[in-house]
Amino acid sequence: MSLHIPKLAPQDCGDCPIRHRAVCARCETDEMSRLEDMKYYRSFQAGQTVIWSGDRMDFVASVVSGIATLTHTMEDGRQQMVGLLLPSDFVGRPGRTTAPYDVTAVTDLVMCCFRRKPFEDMMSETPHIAQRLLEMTLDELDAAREWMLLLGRKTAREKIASLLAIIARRDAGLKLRQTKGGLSFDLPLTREKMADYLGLTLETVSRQMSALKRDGVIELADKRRIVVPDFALLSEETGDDNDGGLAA
Amino acid sequence: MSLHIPKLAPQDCGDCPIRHRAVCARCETDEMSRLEDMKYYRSFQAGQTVIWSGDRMDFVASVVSGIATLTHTMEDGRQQMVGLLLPSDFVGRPGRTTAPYDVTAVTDLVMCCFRRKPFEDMMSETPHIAQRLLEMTLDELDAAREWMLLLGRKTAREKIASLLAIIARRDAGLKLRQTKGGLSFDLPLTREKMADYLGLTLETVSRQMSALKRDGVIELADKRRIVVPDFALLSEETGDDNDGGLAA
DNA sequence: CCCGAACGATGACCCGGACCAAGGGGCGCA
DNA sequence: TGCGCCCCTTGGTCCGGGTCATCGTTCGGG
Repeated sequence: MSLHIPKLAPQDCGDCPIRHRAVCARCETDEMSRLEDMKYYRSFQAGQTVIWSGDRMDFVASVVSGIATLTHTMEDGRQQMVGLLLPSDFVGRPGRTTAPYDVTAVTDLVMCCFRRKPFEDMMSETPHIAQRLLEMTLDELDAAREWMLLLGRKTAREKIASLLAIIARRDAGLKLRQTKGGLSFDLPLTREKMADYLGLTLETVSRQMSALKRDGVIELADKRRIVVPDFALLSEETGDDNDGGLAA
Repeated sequence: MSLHIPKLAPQDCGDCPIRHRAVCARCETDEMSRLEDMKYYRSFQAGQTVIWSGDRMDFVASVVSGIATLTHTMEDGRQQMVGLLLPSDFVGRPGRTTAPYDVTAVTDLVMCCFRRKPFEDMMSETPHIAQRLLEMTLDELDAAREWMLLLGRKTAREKIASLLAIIARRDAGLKLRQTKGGLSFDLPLTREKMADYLGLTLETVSRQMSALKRDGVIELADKRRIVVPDFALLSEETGDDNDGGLAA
């Protein structure tokens, strides 16, 4: 696995890689300096737990770099991932003191944290944070609903294809490399995490990955490195109607 | 099915049954009168489609009375319900012009609609609507995530028990009747809608309902009228850890 | 250099729930 | 009064994916 060493946290919001996508995106300079005063950074290693479900949580945070997951665990051990947190995504809920899910770092992770109280005060005094947070929450709700369709109605093969398409589409334009007509990317999740995400077992994930490879939909360079020779082909396997416009 | 005749729409927000739970909950009197000027009511009969996925949507709305569903439909006909709209719930998204899901009236339905443009203008000018909408959206996101656990990891029996518990809990304190130690309520959904909700087929729903009845967890008075002799018993069947506090 | 842990692939078996099909009760309507 | 439609139930069969088990590979540490 390609571990990123957690970079030194930026001190200046002006240099922050998520400055215009995170919860602070709409803030003016005076608001930014107020945020800057209350923020602090925390780093986590891949695999580390950020918060346990039920724990007291007296901060909210943005993911600066790395990937984290929100997971719901049942008494008997069954797990379902209910959220995938990427850079700029927000963790925590104003007004809530207890974490409802486990938050786990999948890769090395840097978070920009704000103590809850001052953050809430600021939210009620200036509109820009609440506005941006509303937008982001509505986006997450849309994603959650898309995911519900996947969990409730898609076959194992469609689920895998959908996940690969989502990651490929997200990576497009960023770290994604055009490999002579096709495209390739690193899978940030283990087979087990993929299973948690998709409501499957890791054996089924493994089998379906093999099947997609056998059928020429994907190629596996390195277990974690996926090559998609023809994105349209992958899109057809997702079961979605849209042909998954990768276009800008 | 107990059809409610759609009541005459209230004209005065002061008398509105959802006044302090809907998106307008926090508005002051001056804001209310501004909303009152832009609002209009629409009624739908049970079974009627409110909006088709992909349609242009130039209003947002609150459910005043009745129940509606948000449904995602795949090309090949597979359906997954992704939201259940109860009185005070909000439909539509500021800034979005196209409906992403089918909205269908399950019972007779009254909605309080606002034309999108003036509503958006008001949202950016006064904070109370956005604040309340953020709260409501965060609640819906929580519900969606709970639902993801249900869809991804619960058995058919647990799914049914969970749905019944949710409805019972919601009805508690309202129309719910304490029937000598137990409690009873009307099921607002057909077996088919329940299946859509739970990611099952209607046959499986029917069978599991029969099984729960056979095992004494529920009693069926009228196909749609559920009697729960012991709520704790039902809660145990949901697979959730919390014992489903029905208490206030 | 070897050992153990983490991750992944694959095979064998079984079961929960989908699929297909038939039948029954309630209700509106001619 | 009888017909047809809607909603629901129940039976039978089959298969997708869960469960259990084995084995291979890679990697880090003593």
